[in-house]
Amino acid sequence: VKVPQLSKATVSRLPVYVDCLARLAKEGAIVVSSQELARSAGVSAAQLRKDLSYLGDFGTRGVGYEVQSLLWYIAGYLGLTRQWSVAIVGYGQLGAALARYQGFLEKGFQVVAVFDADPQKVGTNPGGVEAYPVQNLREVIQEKKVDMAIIATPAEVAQEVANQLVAAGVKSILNFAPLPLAVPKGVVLRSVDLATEMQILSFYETLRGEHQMSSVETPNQSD
Amino acid sequence: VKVPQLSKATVSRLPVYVDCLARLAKEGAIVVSSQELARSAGVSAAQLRKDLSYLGDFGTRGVGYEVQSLLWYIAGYLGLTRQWSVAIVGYGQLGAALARYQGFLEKGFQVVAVFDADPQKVGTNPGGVEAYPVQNLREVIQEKKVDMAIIATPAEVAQEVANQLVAAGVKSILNFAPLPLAVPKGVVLRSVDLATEMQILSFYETLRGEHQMSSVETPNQSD
DNA sequence: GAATGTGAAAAGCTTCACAGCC
DNA sequence: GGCTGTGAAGCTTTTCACATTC
Repeated sequence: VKVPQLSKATVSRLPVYVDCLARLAKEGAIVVSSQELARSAGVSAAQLRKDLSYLGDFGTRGVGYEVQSLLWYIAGYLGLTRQWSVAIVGYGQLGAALARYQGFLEKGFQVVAVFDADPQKVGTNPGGVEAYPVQNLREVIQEKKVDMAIIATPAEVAQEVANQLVAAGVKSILNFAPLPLAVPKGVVLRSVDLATEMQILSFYETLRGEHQMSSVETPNQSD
Repeated sequence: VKVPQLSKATVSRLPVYVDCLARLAKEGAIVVSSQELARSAGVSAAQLRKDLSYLGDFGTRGVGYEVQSLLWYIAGYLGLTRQWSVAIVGYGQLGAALARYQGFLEKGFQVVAVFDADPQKVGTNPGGVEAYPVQNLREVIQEKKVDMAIIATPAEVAQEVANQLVAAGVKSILNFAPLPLAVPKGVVLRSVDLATEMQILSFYETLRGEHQMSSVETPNQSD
């Protein structure tokens, strides 16, 4: 495998392409044009071709891309051909919903442990996953060979949890707590702040109300 | 109010600043430097100053920014001084968790209706919100004056739900269904794909395993 | 003819570095 | 002395347009 130095922007789109290709494959498509795949992924055809070109030459001019082989190549490239073990810290509403989320398992992410500070929630087994006291975080994570962690705790304790995860050797973290977290270099952190998303919508909605639409293109995503 | 044509990137950071300022205010801070505020928001000081400069001149050279007034200004600018009415479509695990999420209410987003296709889930009142059959979507949305909607349905029906929301007059949508949705111009759509986030982590984790770290900076967010 | 792959141009965004002000 | 506000520089990302291949 080459080392094609992908941009962050490209990396963030590859999973979308994989999903779209998987849907196309399920519908029985054999080949797909950049035009068509791009449309289903919500990007421009040029964007898609450029992204794919960083990975290699997959298409056939005049024809398009072979769905199955492109799917497998990108999936392999993203590391989706193996199973990943995931731990969730914080077993509240959100943590519980994430623990049972089918979408994770379908894509190869298995939730192998859930942690909570509340002794009441420990051991209970509603979705088939065992819940542990957060005091045992390090040992359970190492014992279960956890690859990635999800933080779904209240904001107040999220940074401390992140520190402990890093200390336990976790290098990939997805954060749902509504505040920016700091992690050492080498640890990859991604954050999803639900209220922030709503507040961004609020901004554009407010703009609309003030009839200043002429001066602002309402965007479709892209931070 | 001016019409300062904010970039998408800036808009996506303003809610973070608001949160950080709110925390600082609660801790009793009167003024804050760009240095300090930037650190707590996880951006560079230059970035922060540039972002704020688009909104006006708020700082005092040699001193910093007055916490309260900056907080109010940005919050007002984002439309966070009013209450917004939100509907959630899809009352499964995730929809239920979102319906009860305290973070929304604290930031002024009140969930006034939940919809589901399953008659079993209709009418039940576990979190204080009434659940309606999705057939009544349009009338309930108009009656309750819903400003924004959240899609938390399975992927298969998400596009159809989006279409109905748009038809009912909703112009701001947050999508959790794991596929790209299309909406007409003028409607603002933001999407959070949980599995995609994990797959991006998977990529960087895989890279790490292949010892190609030298060639790739592990990023901290930013798509 | 049809669709990819890709340099080059354009747009968007972040960082720099320093003048200006308290 | 300290910190903001901001042009200019630098970097990233997207779009364009077309040569190339089937």
